[in-house]
Amino acid sequence: MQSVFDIIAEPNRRAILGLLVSAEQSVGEIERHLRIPQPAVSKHLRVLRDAGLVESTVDAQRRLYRLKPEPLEELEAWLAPFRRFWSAHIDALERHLDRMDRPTRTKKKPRRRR
Amino acid sequence: MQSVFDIIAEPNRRAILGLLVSAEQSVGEIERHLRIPQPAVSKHLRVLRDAGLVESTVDAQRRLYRLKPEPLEELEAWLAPFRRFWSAHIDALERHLDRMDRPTRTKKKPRRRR
DNA sequence: GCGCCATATGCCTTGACAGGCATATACCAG
DNA sequence: CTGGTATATGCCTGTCAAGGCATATGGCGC
Repeated sequence: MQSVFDIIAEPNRRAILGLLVSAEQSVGEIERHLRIPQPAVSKHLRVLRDAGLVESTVDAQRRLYRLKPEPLEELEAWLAPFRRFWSAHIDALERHLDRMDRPTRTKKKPRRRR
Repeated sequence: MQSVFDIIAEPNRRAILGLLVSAEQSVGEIERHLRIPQPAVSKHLRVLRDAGLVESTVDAQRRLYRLKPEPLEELEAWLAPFRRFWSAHIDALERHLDRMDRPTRTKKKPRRRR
């Protein structure tokens, strides 16, 4: 359970991240929204925190979790080379591949993002 | 093992897909490039094919596998909502969230529920 | 036909991990 | 302090998938 790919393979964890996109949430709120038993929520949050995908601040007895999506950039980066395949015409993808599956070797210069 | 998230959780499968980005490959070529035992390669390719991520054509005794990245769009779509977070300033992410994530949120007031 | 090459599949073992449940910790109000 | 609330953790169990290995399938050349 190291890579972000393993982390987001779990549907409940994806749901939690999805919830946190709009706003930070307490454990109880997550529990109620997703109808996941509280220990399970805490465990998933533990995994997400260890992976740096969320962080928590203390609010009385509650812990408020918020998104820290930087690790998802690894996913973004991995996905990038594939994006050019469907970016144009998805329906024509197959014949497109048949036709030119490897003459257009465009430069692989990694985009520097800021 | 249905969702594309599970499929790409496996490092060898990601490597295979990465190989196929540049050109179609036979099983043997994949085996040699990635140094994965042949049965393992075939099994991963089976999973990828069932998920619609690759397709194969017959070339004599060989099977040439090529990429069919449409299912990765699901990944792309899931990732989209998070992209806005890091697209601007990752370093300023935290204060950004602090500022506008939740206007209605009570700061330290212990909310009694029910 | 026979052997050879390339790929697929079946069986088995092992390890990881999610879920359930009980319990621990921590904090608050009175 | 007491009781109640919020969250975390530990243990156990079932499941499921990856890896290893042997073997099956199928096309090729002779």
